[in-house]
Amino acid sequence: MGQRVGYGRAATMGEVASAAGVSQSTVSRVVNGNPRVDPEVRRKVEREIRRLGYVPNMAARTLVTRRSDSVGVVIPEPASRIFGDPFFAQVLRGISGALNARRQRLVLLIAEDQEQERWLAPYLMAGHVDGIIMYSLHGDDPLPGELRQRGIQVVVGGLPPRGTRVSYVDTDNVGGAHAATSHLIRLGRKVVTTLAGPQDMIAGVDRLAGYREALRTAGLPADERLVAYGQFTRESGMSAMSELLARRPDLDAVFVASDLMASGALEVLRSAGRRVPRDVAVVGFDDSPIALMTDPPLTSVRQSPEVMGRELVELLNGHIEARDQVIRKVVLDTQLIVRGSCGGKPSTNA
Amino acid sequence: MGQRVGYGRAATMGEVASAAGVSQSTVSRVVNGNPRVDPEVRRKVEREIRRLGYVPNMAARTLVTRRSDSVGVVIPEPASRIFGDPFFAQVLRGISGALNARRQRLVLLIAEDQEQERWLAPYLMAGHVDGIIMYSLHGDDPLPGELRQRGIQVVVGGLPPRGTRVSYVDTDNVGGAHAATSHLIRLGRKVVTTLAGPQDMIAGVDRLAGYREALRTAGLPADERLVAYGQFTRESGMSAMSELLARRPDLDAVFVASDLMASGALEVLRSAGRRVPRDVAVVGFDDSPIALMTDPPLTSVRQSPEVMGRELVELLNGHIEARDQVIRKVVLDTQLIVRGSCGGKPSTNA
DNA sequence: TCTGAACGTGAATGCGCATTCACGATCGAC
DNA sequence: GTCGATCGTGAATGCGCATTCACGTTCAGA
Repeated sequence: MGQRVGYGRAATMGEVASAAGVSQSTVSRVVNGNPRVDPEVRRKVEREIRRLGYVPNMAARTLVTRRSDSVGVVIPEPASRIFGDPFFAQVLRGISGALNARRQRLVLLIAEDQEQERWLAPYLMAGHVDGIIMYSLHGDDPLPGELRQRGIQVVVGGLPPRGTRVSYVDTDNVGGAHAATSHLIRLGRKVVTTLAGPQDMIAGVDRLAGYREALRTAGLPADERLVAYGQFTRESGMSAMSELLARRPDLDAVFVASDLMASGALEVLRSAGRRVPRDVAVVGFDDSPIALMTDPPLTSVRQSPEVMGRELVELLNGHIEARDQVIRKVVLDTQLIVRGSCGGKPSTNA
Repeated sequence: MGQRVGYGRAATMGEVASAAGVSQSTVSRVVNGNPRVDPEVRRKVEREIRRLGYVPNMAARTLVTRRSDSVGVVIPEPASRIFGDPFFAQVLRGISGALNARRQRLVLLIAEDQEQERWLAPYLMAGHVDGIIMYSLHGDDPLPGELRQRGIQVVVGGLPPRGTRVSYVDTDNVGGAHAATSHLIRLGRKVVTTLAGPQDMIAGVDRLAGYREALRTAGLPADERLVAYGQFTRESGMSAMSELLARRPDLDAVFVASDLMASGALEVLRSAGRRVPRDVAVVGFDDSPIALMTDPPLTSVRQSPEVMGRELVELLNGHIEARDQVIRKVVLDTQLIVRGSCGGKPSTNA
């Protein structure tokens, strides 16, 4: 390494320039890859840059270019939910990887309550970020719409609230739920119930819709008494399962809208003396790591959270660079991973 | 809301100033809470700020103050590990909450491999962040030391490599492992084994040390054949458990250095026909959510990841503000949460 | 009444950088 | 040999802000 150690100020372009005997403009050209620089001069400048350990000051650059090269990831959610659920973490991983590859920074914004979320809008206006990614939206969150109004580029993971003109990447929740439910029906189950997710989240609504559609397709009645509701959490899965067992003791299958809820449901079934899959077949959703840890291993609908993360970044950058207003919708397919909990034949990549 | 909609530039101080009929300096004083401003003038300026939707431009502010009001969270790790493990996510949650409270931004930096990690140093020099928090360090990672050399404030979650002069917050891994192992011994187990973590991570080393210390305290021989090693993952827990069963078929207790490994171990034990806790008592470490999902529920050593996150932020800000070079070490206590897997009497807050 | 301290304010400066403009040098075409 | 075009370079400018300095006013003390 070079001379620069200790607590000195970082070198500036001007310092590099005088060290190399050129003007600051030329250093700027070298740094930014402008081709109109004599190769000899370029080498000299590059040597001094290395020697002085020069690194462009991002604040100064942002000030003049009006680009921050960073994107905000906004997670408007009581954090308990987020962090109990590996799915969200994996999406984040996908986002992080894609941003790294493009040398963009990831600013993580967790709004733990509504009040904090209101702070976000002005905050995001400050030029901190070139655009933002939101996911795990609840109900009719107005934030994406507002931000877009203000000219901030936004993309959303999961379906945005109705009427919000915004690009998004979503899992095919309806299709996945349909596949899971149909599978249970094909296995000969007669009373196919569901533990649905929260109905203020589109993922919850869509998975329930897919379940109902499958029943309808099979010519089965979609009795509302076959449905109990939870909040995607383990605890809510337990109480919903108890409720359902009390209401329909004759149930022999249950499609659960998340693996976390399913893990709770399995425990309740066990306590109630029902054997899985013999007495009750269970299918989850997410194919999260916990699907492998339950007993028996959980049949589940696999999403691709990393792919979702990558797609979100691509989508956002498309908007930032093109500055076009064309809304894009990306829907990611799902895959039913069959394991022990449904009594079917396990798929190969379980 | 006010006039400002659409895609216009954000308002600047100068615009607010002329709208309010004062100088830009005065607006700056109002924005930054300088008391030497006439209350009447202050009100007028504040009204214009609201009306125009003015938000200070952070790049400009950073350029002159040399403070970015953001901190980097560096996670040097193949992300698979991070995101399988709820512990890391919870620390992140603690960090996020503490930063939010102080109106600081969180820049998340996940270095997925060594090469990416090398990029970090120059990157962090660019003035992006006022300081950084690292955790989940492997082996003798030189990064914290290097950054500190360069005058970047760093704090570390978990013990830093030997010889690195850096403040840190750590869980009392030795004490926790000691308590877990002692508990097993007190329950009358005779062949108390351990599945240790990776020995290039201090958490792995310390938990093994605590285990050995407990054996020694109890006057039991610390036979190396009672130890198998894993990587804190579920899969490595499975193979380590198999190895141990083959080597010491007479084992009747196992202290596992992480819950994730323990969940794998439980499955292997079940397949091998050993009943838990009757034949083999199991204790994990972390008290992560999966401890509740195993069958039987896992006795585990509880850490306080959120508290660790908060402490990390406090520690870092202390350094940033005081600019002192005094190293601080914060050690967080653990708590043994007794559940079904060890055959002891469950604790109340299990 | 005079002095000087405290107060409220505005003009000017510079943080580090990208960019524009101007300028001399080199080159090809005629 | 001249003229316009192209190329490589440097000086100057401004991004939006905090801060310093200077200036006029007010007020208390003598």
